[in-house]
Amino acid sequence: MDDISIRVLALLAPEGLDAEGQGWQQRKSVQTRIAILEAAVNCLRTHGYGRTTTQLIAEMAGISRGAMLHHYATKQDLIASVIDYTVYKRWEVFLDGVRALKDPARIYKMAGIEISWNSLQTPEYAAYLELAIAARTDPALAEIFLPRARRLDQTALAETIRTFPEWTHDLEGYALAMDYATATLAGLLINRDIWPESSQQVVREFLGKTIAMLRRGELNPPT
Amino acid sequence: MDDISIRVLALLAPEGLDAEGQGWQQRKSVQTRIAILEAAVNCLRTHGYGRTTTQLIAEMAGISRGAMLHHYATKQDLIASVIDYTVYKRWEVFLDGVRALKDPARIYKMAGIEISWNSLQTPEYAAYLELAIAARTDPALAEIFLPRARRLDQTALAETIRTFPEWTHDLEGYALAMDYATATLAGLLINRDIWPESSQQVVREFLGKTIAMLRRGELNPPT
DNA sequence: AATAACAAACAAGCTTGCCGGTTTTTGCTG
DNA sequence: CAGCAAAAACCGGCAAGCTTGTTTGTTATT
Repeated sequence: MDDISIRVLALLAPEGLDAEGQGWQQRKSVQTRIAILEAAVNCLRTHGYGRTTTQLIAEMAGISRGAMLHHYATKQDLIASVIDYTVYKRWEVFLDGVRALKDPARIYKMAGIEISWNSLQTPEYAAYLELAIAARTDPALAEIFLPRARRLDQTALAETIRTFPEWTHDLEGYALAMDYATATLAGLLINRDIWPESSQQVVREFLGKTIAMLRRGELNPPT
Repeated sequence: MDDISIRVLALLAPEGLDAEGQGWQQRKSVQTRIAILEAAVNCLRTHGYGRTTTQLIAEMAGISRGAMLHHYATKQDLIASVIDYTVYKRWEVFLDGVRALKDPARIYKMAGIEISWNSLQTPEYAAYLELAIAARTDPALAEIFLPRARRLDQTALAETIRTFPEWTHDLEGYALAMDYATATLAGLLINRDIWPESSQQVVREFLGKTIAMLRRGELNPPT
């Protein structure tokens, strides 16, 4: 992995999940926590936030509920960790996708959109989306979600731009492209079961064209 | 209201909510049902689907829970009516907005997007969005939501195009423009608390330019 | 008198947080 | 290096609070 990707991921990395040079018990603990987080992610994406219970997470993680509450004393503690974990995973997938494209002209054509689309189709982003949506109407969740989400969003934006040399000197344009693509793709994710797949594909292709034109500066028509 | 709007709304109109030429008891019943539906909408948009309880709806409607269950025997019955009601209200706002623009050149500039944006900012659409999202992970809700949503979405698309003469002979283009705008704006609605308002506005303006270019056929660049 | 609208109370099922108890690992000490 | 106490990981059960659907009862309309 290149230096930039490492730095970005280091800034986004969740705490308490690195077991380097620790004893066996510590490693076991980290292993269990990751199992819990994975279970929470799967629970969120398949059952939604409202139906995600501590009982279900514990079952999917393969441990007792009492054991889980030892690692995460309250549901809020667990959710807070899930937020960091999902954001980290999303950008890991994104940077992996970018890195896989050696061609400097990678952002032309649909490349950028496909990578974004892939990073938004992960189980982790599905879980993040459930939390983001639930936070809009759940004050208790919003209290722990919004500060983290805003900070992580800003960090990811400021750092991932480094992997796109062609955007480096146009932060505003990059932010617009990112927000625009993320918003449209998130909208597609919400309507995935309502709209025909063919329609969704057309929207994605059109979005790709739009972003490509935006990058080439061809989209400032007469207002 | 013009003939086209009337016809579209007639196709989308919910059942059991017209008290024309009925007795007093019937009118009272419809009045109460509407109060319940409004309460459900407010409950959904402020507390989300997961925390929307029959108790809370009844309180917000100003009646007892027992009285509410007389009109809607089960929660599913109520939600089914809420779906029809919210879709109807959304397109009513949309068509009102279109009708208010006498200028034939109304779809130029930002007009179309602003109307869509307004129709998506209503409390009713917020409630609809909550249901759409919850249906993705709640099989019981999906069973009553998806068939209705798909049918209503198709109906609305096929009918609202009549109000845009310039689109009449390009259903595919109109469908793309609608889906594209709806997806992007829905994505904005989800991230409204995470992204700065300024960023959201930039995205909306850019979306307006994109749709306008799409309509003028200026957006088929080299792939 | 029959029906509709409305109200209140009840039982069953979940979910959360907390508590006591058990097993395994760690680290200190003689 | 053997032994032992402390700590960590883990398990099962409990009470309190909600939510849903049902049931029984009261008032008003047809």
